[in-house]
Amino acid sequence: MTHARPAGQHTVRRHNSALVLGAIAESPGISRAGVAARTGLTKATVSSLVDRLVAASLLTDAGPERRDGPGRRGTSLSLSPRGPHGLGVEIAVDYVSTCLVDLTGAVHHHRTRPCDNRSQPVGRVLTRVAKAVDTALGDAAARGVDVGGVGIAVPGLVETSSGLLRLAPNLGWRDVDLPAELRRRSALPGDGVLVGNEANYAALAELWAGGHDGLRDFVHVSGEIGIGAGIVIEGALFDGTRGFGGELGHFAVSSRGPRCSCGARGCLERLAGQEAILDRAAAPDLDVLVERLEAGERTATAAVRGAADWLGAALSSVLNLLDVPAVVLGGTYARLHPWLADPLASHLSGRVMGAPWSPVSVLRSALGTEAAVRGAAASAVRTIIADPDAYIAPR
Amino acid sequence: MTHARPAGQHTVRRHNSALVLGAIAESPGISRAGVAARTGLTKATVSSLVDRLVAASLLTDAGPERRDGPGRRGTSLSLSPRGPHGLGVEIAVDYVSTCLVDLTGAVHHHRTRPCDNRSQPVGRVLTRVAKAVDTALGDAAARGVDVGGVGIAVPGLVETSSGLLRLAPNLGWRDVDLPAELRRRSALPGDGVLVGNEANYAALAELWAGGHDGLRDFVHVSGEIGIGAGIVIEGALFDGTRGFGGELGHFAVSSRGPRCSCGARGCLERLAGQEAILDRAAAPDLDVLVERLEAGERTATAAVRGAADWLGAALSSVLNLLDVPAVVLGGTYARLHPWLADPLASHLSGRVMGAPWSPVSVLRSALGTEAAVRGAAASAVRTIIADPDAYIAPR
DNA sequence: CCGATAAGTTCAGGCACCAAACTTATTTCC
DNA sequence: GGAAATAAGTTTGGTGCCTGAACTTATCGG
Repeated sequence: MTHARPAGQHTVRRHNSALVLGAIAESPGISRAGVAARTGLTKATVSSLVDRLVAASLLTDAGPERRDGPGRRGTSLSLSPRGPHGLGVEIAVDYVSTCLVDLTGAVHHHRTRPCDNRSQPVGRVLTRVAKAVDTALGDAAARGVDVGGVGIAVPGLVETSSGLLRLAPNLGWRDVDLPAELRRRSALPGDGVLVGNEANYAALAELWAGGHDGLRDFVHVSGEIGIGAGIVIEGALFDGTRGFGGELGHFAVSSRGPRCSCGARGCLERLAGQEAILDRAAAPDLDVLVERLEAGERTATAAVRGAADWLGAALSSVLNLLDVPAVVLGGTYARLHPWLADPLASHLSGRVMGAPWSPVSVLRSALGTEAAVRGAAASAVRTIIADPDAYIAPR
Repeated sequence: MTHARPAGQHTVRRHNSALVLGAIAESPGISRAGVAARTGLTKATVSSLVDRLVAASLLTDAGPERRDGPGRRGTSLSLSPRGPHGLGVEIAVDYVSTCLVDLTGAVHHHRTRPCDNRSQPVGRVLTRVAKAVDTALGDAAARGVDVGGVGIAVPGLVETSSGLLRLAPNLGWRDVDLPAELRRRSALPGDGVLVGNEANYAALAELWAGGHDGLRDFVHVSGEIGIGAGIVIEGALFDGTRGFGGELGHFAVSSRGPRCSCGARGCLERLAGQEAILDRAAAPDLDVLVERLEAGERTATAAVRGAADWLGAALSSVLNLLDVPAVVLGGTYARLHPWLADPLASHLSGRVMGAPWSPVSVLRSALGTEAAVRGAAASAVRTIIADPDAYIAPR
């Protein structure tokens, strides 16, 4: 009820266009008649809507359907791979990456440029990002496809209302208007540019491409330098009032413990973050740690088990609060999944109130470090699928 | 996109009816022209929709508007106090209460029946509840008003999808279908019966009647025997996937601490619940504790400050996760607000990442123990306001 | 008492959906 | 090989709801 808009016939068309496109996205190759049956619209209406979507090159009318039995064959409908693409951009601490995704979710042009963004002034980093954006846009142009939207993933707090990057502690940035800055330095479009937190985008990538068959409610935990959480509920990202949600790293999990950069003590990040685990296992890096875990070394397994306990304490609280039935481990934790999952799961099933009705599952992220860029690109594309008229109308 | 329905003209009318009714609910006494300006609909459309809503006795066409300057006066529109009412029922551990609320939110017939529901078999309690329901329905009938919806508040986990009360630990109940059981024993209507958690309903009551001027995002913490939280975001209740959300009592706030009934250690409930505070202050009950606090006694203030620290640890985590800018203290904590608020606020402002952009406020619940029933009744009424056509159409 | 201003109503027009009849394509069976 | 059966997709007429503009009603200022 924030400020709802009045509805008219155009609203109906808009809603139904999205409904039709969504049905086709969920079951590619479906016929007009199939869409009508699935959506509850009449065949006449579906035909009219599909024509519009085909004209806007969001759909393609591939050949006839294969089916047994009598009757005319329908024409298979699918999202058009020649329709608008989504561009994903990730500004991480030690790299900049871009990727281009079509409506079906297929990835073209994925490219990562390692570089140290921490030690550079903001302007210099933005110039580098702008160059990456222009390269990707050039690629799309060469391919002859339209870029219908852009998603930018950053490791920091992004205010949903303004799109401003409010704070990126690990980059040392504050109050940066990324779309404006990049428009000044590149051919970034003025419309359809999204900015979001990398952990949130990674969670969305997991939702759309993770292959955890139909899982629509989970908490995605990505442990890198910090610990971020992306909360997905009923297939939608939950990011709080201003978009600052999901800050799991500073969960107060103990009253003591080392002092954190945020000023407090007992933050999860300090107790179960990558650095803490490596320290306690006395391992120089993750690869060595994994080797030692595979060899079954005592100190290594104990360190991971300790982290599992702290993580379990934090996540049990999260699950009790949000009533979410699954945890997906990403980032560093994805690699540690074989050793983390069982102790974590047993910790959670003991402490989560809803567990008796549906046990908590602890899954492993299927995507690697690409998750965030891909989520950003896919978000841009999903925006079009969720409201095709917004894309069609201005043209 | 769970399974969206197709839209047609009726959808448009439905949406706009809600829009008009909502505008009038937000600013009672507004004229048709005013509604048109606020909603963006034309005067013609507003007139037509208002006529329908008046015919359904959801709106009243009170006398002319008062205003300076030239021009015809509009007719004041308000929610009709003779329209459908909402019935609230609360089944607590030591009482059953009912209340009747009209569309404007005014409370008629509030009644509380003390009784010990813990020591009685389910059937006996339900019979008592049924009697209370029938009395309230009789009251509504005597008044000549329609009961358009019923909300039932219970201290337990309610599954949103089925409406089943899955578990009420303090009542010792499990898997009870309250609407069905009560329909068997009373004149409870078959349609429009909601079941929900008392903490969630209390939070909603606070949202609608709490008078925290326009506050639409907060966590309502009600400390009684357990500790429950109601999360309100953008004016809507957030209760997780299955409706089990908001379980704050078993937040893992320490790795040690006394063993809890849930089997774990370090649950917030055991460390900062009413019982824990009284124990540490060596006070026999809440009244005595408050007296001692007012007298400034050391043990009493220390006990409350200790609870504030534990609460702060849990709530800072919640606020980081959900990005909500305010905490409302209800139940026991409302009485302790003068002593809890400051330490809690300073704790939170230190640990919440978003605090620099909008300081966290710690408010006191304006409603007493009535909050839950009133929230339940108001929910029933709000359901009608949010979708008047669903109420009008079947008639 | 008239002109200006604003609220509320009436009515033709358009748009999107629906139902039903119709056309087209394919299989099945004689 | 041809007719009946079945199913996909299109065409057409009808209905509901919103809009814009003209119109009626009510009130104030001079």
